[in-house]
Amino acid sequence: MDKHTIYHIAERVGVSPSTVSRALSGRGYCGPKTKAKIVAAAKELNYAPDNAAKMLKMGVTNKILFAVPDICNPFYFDMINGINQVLEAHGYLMILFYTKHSLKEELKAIQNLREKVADGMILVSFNFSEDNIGAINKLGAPVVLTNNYTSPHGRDRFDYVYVDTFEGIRIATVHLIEQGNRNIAYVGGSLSEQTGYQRFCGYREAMEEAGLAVDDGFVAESDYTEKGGYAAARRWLSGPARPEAIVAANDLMAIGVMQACEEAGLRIPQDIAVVGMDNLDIASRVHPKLTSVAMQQEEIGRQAAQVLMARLQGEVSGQRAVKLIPKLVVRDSSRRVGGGA
Amino acid sequence: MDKHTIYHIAERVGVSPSTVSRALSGRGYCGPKTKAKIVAAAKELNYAPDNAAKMLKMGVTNKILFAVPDICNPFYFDMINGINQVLEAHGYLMILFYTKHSLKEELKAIQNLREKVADGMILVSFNFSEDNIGAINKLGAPVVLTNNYTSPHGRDRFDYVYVDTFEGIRIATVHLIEQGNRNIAYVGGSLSEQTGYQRFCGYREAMEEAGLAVDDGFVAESDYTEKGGYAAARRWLSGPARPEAIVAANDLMAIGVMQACEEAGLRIPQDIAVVGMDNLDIASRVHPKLTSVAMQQEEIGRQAAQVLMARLQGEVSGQRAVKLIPKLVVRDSSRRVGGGA
DNA sequence: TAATTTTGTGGAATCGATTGCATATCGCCG
DNA sequence: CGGCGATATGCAATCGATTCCACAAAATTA
Repeated sequence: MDKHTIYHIAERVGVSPSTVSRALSGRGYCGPKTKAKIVAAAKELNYAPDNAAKMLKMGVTNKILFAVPDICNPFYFDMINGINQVLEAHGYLMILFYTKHSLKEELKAIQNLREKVADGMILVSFNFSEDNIGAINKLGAPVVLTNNYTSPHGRDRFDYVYVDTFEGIRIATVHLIEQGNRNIAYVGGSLSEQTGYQRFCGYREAMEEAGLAVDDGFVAESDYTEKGGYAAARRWLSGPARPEAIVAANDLMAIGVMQACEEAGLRIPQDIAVVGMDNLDIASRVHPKLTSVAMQQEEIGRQAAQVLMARLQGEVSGQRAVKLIPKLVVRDSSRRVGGGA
Repeated sequence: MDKHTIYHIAERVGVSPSTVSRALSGRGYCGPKTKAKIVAAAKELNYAPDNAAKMLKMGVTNKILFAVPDICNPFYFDMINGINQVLEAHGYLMILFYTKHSLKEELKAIQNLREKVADGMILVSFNFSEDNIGAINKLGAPVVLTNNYTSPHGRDRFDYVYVDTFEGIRIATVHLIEQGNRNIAYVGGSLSEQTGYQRFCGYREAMEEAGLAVDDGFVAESDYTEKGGYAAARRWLSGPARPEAIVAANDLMAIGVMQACEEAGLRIPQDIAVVGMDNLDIASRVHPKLTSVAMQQEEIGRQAAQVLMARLQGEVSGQRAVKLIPKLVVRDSSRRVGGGA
């Protein structure tokens, strides 16, 4: 309603705009009585400093961009939460940017940084190429990835905070093996995406270490959705030999897998065991409760934000990489009942 | 890396900054050959316009604030999605602001608008008072509420898009009554909050219309969390007379209620029926599947954003109120099995 | 060819807050 | 009572893009 500037206040109090600025921003000298009058006038006029002007002059936005592939995935909400905790403590705002798993959208996010819409970015991406990595490296603003990535040439200008997904899938698979399963299928994301490939490798490593063969027919490239998991499992269950257990690279797919099993009349875990990854809320709510791997999403968010804040305050020099260890949460979907002994 | 302005481009091409601005922004005259040279130079210098400068001069941020009480609640994911669809089409960015159900935080969000951090706001709030409503009404920027609220004095300066929660709880209760239940308990939010009260009224209306008494002992004020629902149900189930059915004002509480029932050894819906509201993903995943009321979250988000965009383009004059009708989704938790006839 | 329009470009002010430098006022000491 | 340092304040430039106005050059018409 009232659009007042420091000039209006200055005029009203009878001082110069510079003095008003010093009084209100707290920077620089200002006599106590003058300051009191200025503060009073500001309150009276209902003054609010113009963000754009401040940004322009100071060269800082106090905002960060959080670029995420998929808003619908509950996985990211814990991350948002973690990020937000840190940002709040530092007086930063979060701009939420939805990249839809598309490189083009990621480049748009980067472009926003170039235009100084935000001071830095936390990026969740699944596919790295010279296109996005190159653009990030050319950026003046700091970027934190939530993946483990080192470009071929090294010398990257971003930090990363990530959970070891390789390890996550590995321990999930080892768990199934320890439960006595041998024919274990794996449904993951695209193998041509880095993270998709890493997860698969976790599965393969666990299998090979146990001396089990990886059957190509039991490896599905899917899309991290419930539907995708469902489709993959259906194919296996209707085939000649069905697996004893299925590792899904995330919980949503695991739930799809469980549904397919149920429809096929298979009991979990008696007839077939299932594990997922991410440990979403729903993992403990589905029936039977789903064994999953906790990815510490909130912690990732927190640490990523912390690294970013440190970087913005110039406290970091080299590249910083933080690796978090995932934790297996065993529930009903994978426990061999009455077995062993 | 490269911090170039229109002045650098101007110098390089040998024209004035004004011409560069015209060429790149597309506004105003600019000769085709000059324009080509300018565009080429801009590309060469890797030029990106400074957002802050643009904001300052144009008086527009191309951002909107989405203030939400609770990031963890899956309910809002879909709203974010809906909002985002519209914003994207209009070239706007979303700043996500987490109010933690606190008035103080809401006022902070409003303060951000006063400082022109964003052009407008979509606000999800549970409690309205002169403090927040007054501040909103004093605002120059448009605000859309996702609740039905009219202040006592009328003449409000905001729009609202909402789902009729009264109606939602009413049809849920009517459904339980139609299934033959008479002793129906209700667990909702605080009755001193507007939306909490409205929901309760929906329950009361349905009961009274059916000639059923509302027993104060069967009405619980809780907090929309799973824990809260659990606690309320436990009290009832351990009491002398237990209800035949329970209406929960949202799905999270309903899930808590179901858990309490299960622990008490009651079968759902044979021994006790449960309905929730919001129709979250998990409603169809819990066991038994939860009857719920679909609140069209995504549609709320979309419409709210649309109203806001229209308002920002000056296309709206009076106050605009959009009311969406909720829909009952009947699942296993409330179906009387083998009854009636 | 002179007169008149059209088209293209430069000059300079502007948005609102910040800040280095210069200046003014005061207190205090010798 | 002159002068020195400390404290307070004003001046004016600055951040980078936009845009009104004026003017010049080119195209049109008489």
